[in-house]
Amino acid sequence: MTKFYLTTPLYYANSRPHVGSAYTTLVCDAVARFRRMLGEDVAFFTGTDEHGENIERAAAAQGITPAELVERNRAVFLDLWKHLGISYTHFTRTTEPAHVRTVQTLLRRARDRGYVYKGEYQGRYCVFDNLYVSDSTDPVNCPTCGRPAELMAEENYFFKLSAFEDRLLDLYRKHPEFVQPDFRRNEVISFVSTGLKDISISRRAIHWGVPWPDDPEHVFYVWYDALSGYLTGVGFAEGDTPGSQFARYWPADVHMIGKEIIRFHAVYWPAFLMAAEMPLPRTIFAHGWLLFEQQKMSKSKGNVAHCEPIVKVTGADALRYYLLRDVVFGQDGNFSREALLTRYNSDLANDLGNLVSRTLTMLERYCQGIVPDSAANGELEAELELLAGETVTRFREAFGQLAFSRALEAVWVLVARVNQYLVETAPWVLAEDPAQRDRLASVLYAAAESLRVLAALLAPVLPEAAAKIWRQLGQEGSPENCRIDLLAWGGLRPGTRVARAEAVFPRLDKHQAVERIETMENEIRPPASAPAQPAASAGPASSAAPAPAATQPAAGPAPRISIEEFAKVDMRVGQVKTAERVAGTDRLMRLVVDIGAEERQVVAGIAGMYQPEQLVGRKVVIVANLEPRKLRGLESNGMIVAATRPDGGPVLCSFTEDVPPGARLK
RNA sequence: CGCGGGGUGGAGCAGUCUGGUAGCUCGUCGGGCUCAUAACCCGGAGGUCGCUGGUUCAAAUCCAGCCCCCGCAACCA
Repeated sequence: MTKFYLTTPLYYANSRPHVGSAYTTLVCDAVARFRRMLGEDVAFFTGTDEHGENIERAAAAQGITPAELVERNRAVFLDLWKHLGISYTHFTRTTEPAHVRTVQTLLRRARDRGYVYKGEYQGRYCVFDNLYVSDSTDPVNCPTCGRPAELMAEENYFFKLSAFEDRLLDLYRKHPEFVQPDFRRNEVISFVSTGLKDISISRRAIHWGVPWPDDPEHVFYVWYDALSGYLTGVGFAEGDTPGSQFARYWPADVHMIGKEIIRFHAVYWPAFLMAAEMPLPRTIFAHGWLLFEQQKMSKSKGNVAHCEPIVKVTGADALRYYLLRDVVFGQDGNFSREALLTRYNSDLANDLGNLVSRTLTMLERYCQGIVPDSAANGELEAELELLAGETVTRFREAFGQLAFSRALEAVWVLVARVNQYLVETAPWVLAEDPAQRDRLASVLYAAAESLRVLAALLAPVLPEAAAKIWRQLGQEGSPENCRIDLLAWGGLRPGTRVARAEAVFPRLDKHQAVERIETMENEIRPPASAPAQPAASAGPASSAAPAPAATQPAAGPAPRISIEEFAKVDMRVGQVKTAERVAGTDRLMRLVVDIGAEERQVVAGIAGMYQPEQLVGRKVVIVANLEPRKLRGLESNGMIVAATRPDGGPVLCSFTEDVPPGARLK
């Protein structure tokens, strides 16, 4: 029996999953069901990434332990997967003992072969939030509090990524299927070709992580830890011995991910495995993002869609169908509730559901609910049978290539053909003529048999509905027990008792349904104390639309400071004398500000919000004693005080009463 | 010249690798049917395939240049 090992990323357990995070999982579930229906032995892996400073901090903010936080969030994921009918077979948490053993074993193997060394790490670190902000030494702001992050250095363990440049390029060339779609492969190749630097894979300031073997002061840093989960899932820690589960399933056949984490999967991961002399996964498939009304879905924009409200209104099948049918897999796709409801009504209710309904009603009315013999088959029936066979082939091929929308399109050609066939043969007319009994029987048999084929084909995408149709056709077991590759016309036995028609997809009022979904959506309040993860330390949580790294509102109050400390900040009222955009930038504005004693040049990132002419003459607040800093070659001598809106846009601080330039704020 | 994606009837997309009548869904207009979830079936209107130039008997498709949109990156002191 062929095996098939399929994975979702390990989702970062620091917040609630939205439609984007569920997308990867839904896709994988459809693939897993499909492969099972080809008779393959499928290992379908998912899990949660539960380590790291974000979790440590989120837990501290909520006054609970990281373990408690992670337990709570994991439950949310498990609950959602249950609602969505995700048929995973393996679930791994990075905090489980077996995973700790996996990571340490993998590291030892790489270390024994000389690919790990101790070195000095330099990066940017926010001392207020205890947060590693950037691996680069270039100045940046803390994504959480907005303060400038400090340059820091510490002793870390490094992985010799640079040693794998040639081997990786070789891999991409010899196995073009390793990174898909192909345009992503080109991206990866061009990245690797520009040269690889060694990467730091341990941290000292983090405690919530897998301990470093023989050096408990360190824990593993995100990617080495998280990616290893793919090994843990199929029992690497239990030993890679002949006959073990690990030997059976590894290497993975497909790692399904979102495009934002391709570098880690297509570059780091194979290098980690090469270093440990482990077999490599066959394919990394990076899908696109779901855009919400043309915009990236993100928490800070407040345009996040969750699955639960949709599932309540339309059912999980409809969401699965919509995402697989409407989005060209691999590309970015649009997500909209209107489009979802349109698909639901036209494809599922009108075309498919109604077809089931009319067929069953006629069987009931004209054949006493018994599947008749097809004694008087003609040309139309032969044509239908032929099309059904072609549809199975087309579906199988397209789905196998992960071209879900094409696969479903092919199925709906058959759905439409059967609807058309019923109009052409008009069984309701045949029923009035006793001489046409045989003809009528053939027509209804053909229609019912088509439904059986359809139910089997659609089972990977619409598991609930397919099962319902299956039962209504009087079939035993589940359509998922069928073999898609062996699916043949004629499997429906005459004499089978069918059930009364019962709407599989009841038609919904579009506007009402959308409204209900939106109302429920608004009731979902993400826990305020769980800040979105900054990109710098994003776990392999494939969210179809990750939260932006910068421009987050402050997660909570900053630590207290004394009045003396505050007194060090010299804030002055300033009046804008001139303002102009900095050429070649989106947000930078060069301002000359009168602060009483002098005029200062200040460069501020406010051009996204304000026009230069809105600013001239305006009173603003300036932090006057900040160290100068060059931005785009222009020296900025002070900072303009502004509030940050939830969408990241700056709003300038101003006064209601008049006040002269130079006045000090305290 | 930072990286990537995209520009195709009103909307959303396929087709581009492997040139050869521009296709699908929704919407819209007209007709049919009454078995069915006011559904289903048939027909129509609507596109110089972002622009310019080139290759070719033939270009949405190949080549060159340009314009515009969207992410990422950089710039938010």
